[in-house]
Amino acid sequence: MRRMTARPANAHQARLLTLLRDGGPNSRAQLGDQVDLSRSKLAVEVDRLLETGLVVADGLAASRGGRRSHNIRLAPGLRFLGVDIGATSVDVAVTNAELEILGHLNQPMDVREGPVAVFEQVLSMAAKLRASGLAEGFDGAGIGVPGPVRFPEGVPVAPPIMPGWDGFPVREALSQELGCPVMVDNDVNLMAMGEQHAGVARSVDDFLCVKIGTGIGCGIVVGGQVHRGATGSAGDIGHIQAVPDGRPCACGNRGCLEAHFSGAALARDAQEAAQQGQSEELAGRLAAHGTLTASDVAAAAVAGDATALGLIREGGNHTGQVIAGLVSFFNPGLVVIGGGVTGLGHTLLAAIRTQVYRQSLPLATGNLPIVLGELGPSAGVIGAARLISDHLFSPA
Amino acid sequence: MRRMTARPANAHQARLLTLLRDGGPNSRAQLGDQVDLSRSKLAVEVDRLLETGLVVADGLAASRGGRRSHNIRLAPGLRFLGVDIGATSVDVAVTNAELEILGHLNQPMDVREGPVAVFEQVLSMAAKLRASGLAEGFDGAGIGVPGPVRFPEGVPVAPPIMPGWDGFPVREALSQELGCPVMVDNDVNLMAMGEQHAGVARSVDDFLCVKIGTGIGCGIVVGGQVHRGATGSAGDIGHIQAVPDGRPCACGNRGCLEAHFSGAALARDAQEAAQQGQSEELAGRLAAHGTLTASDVAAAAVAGDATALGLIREGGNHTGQVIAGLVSFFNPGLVVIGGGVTGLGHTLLAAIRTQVYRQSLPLATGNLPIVLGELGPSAGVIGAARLISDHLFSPA
DNA sequence: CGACTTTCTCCTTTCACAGGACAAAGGGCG
DNA sequence: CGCCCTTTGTCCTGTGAAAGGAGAAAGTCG
Repeated sequence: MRRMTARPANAHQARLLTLLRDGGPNSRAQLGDQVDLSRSKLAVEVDRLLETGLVVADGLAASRGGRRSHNIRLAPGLRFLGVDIGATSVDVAVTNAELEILGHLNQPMDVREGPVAVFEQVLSMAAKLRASGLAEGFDGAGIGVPGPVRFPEGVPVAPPIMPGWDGFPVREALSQELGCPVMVDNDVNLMAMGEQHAGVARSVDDFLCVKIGTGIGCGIVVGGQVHRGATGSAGDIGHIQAVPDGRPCACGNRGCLEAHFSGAALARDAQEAAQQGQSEELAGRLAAHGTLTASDVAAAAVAGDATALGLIREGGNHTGQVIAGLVSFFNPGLVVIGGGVTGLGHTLLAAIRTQVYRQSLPLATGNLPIVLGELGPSAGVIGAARLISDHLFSPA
Repeated sequence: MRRMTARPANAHQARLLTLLRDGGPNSRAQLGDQVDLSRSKLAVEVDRLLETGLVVADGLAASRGGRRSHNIRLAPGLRFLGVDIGATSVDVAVTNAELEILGHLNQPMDVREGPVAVFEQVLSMAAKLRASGLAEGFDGAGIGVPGPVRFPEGVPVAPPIMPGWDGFPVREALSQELGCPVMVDNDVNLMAMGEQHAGVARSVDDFLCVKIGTGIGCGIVVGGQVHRGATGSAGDIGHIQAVPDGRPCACGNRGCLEAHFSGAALARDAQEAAQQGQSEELAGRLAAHGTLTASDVAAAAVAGDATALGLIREGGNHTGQVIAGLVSFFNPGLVVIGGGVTGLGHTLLAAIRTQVYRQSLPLATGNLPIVLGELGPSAGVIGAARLISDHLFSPA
């Protein structure tokens, strides 16, 4: 079955599709209010979109005191696939054209097993979603990987935690398998786009989105657009020095932020503390699970464990210190904290806030909200769907 | 005398003006090659520009084997004023429409004397330039101030080193005095624009421009545009922590980069070293001048003084460490080092490069030039002229 | 049932633009 | 010197984009 064969023919059509995506069904009159075109021209463009099948007119809206309007909406059968590959798990979701999640799967996975194995898993998850009746096929897919990406080609480059992925043609391969257009980006950038589209960063044009998972990264949005940098490695803040002559890091340096705080570092520190008898709470969890993760630390912190709280606070201090520097440099309008460790919640947030508000200048922090992301694990897949829809809803 | 009464009426005219500004005189045919318009449409727009007087046709070019072409150029009488207010001196220059400097004055000044006194000085310098026959009047002026600016209004906000300037309507006041449009920006941003227009950053779209003068700042260019941040304080890297629990800074924190390295810090450190008898070279200069400046340290370094070299190297290390973090975060395609301390030259540059190449990941540094600015004190005034010409050469 | 609103369609006019024909102005060559 | 070629610039016409008004369609309210 061939799907979404058409693309918007001009900027007006692209704008209309975007409005319908972000604002849901609209009458022609409502669209006209937002688009600065005459009614006649608007009608022409809407008609052309109707002809292509990208949008449909279904039903009449209730009258608002005059003639009833036709509901114009994006084709209800459009389906996007959002894939968010993390270091230790993968999220796959199906959305409609409005980027609402219709179905979402999460499975553990090890990205180090390489692209072939991971692809197999992703494809089987996508097949499962399709089999459940949520989609007959996909009109496009967005995929995020935990490393730098040469964006135009959709190819990972020199990814530190993904041996075997370097140069693998993710975009081309996935496009072949799924039979639809695919866009690839860094997972952190997708999280930022997700929070921008449907989360705390709605209508914010300049913000930072710090993702603390197995590693640490930062999505940078400038003027509403993701900044990817000269080689696609922008936002790679995990290897900024947080502690002079600090702990050795896998990258060869010492004192990198990631060596002192991240999901992996936190688990390791907690395990050490448990083994050294510093915390009964953590020791109990270690005995129960055999190994500790960031979630165990989060649970221990909720239970009031002082050691867990101390680890979180210390990590937050280091993170906050780095973020303080970024805030001085970039002067964002908002800082979003997200990723796997959002479970650490307000202990972490408080530590970060303290450092940033203390170290950055008042002009930069005066009106600066520092908040947790509100989409959780959905941010990445929504961002992925957003990525491909931005691509498909732009003039061919 | 009324000047430059017209503005481009549409985007085509704006594009043409910009091409003529950056590429010098051109024939209609040459313009057509760069502008993706039909010859007929191009001729219409050029004719309209000729009518407004913004451009003139003077003389015929030599034949290239066919009919001779008319030289189209920007009106030769157009004059822009570029003003660069530093902490301790002020630069004022006149440029033609192609942003070539026709005359340039530099005078010592203390920005802390407040806007009224500084304005008086700037206006008298502008008058002197005008009196020398370089300009009959100004069609626009750009001005840079050493602190954050609310860009749309052209008003400094909370400038740390400029007491008395907070909220002073620089744009409006100067526009009134000069009788022409004025744009205001941070001095560091103007330096970045200058190097982008006529210096080392030509044709680079994403780069950082670190200005080390009395203080330290960083111009951020994203996609060819200066990034000013949510409150106009983007690039304010002088108060990023470079040394944990380091020296106290005027901002109230400890270990700020600016407290450890900047023109002011360097002079202070050199003076201390001289007084403690660590360097005969510096002590001699101190005795001769009564006080030391960064230039003295530069001269001592050139003379081979180990203490001076050590100070520069140490400062470069701190600066390089901060820049390394910014490089990881922002992934620029180029880093430009400029400002008053460029006299420190390659000793400084080497220290910075060492830190950046050592601390940032290979993907970000692999293809990253770190170079000195090539315009020196002209960068700021050229950037100022560029700022106002960008404004005037955009559709009204 | 008539007055008024809101939504949508159709028609005419205006404008932007491309592209070809053509004029102007030169060079090179026999 | 005449002829043909190239380059540059101008003019004209056709086409499509777009605005804006008239009016039809479909409703509400008194």
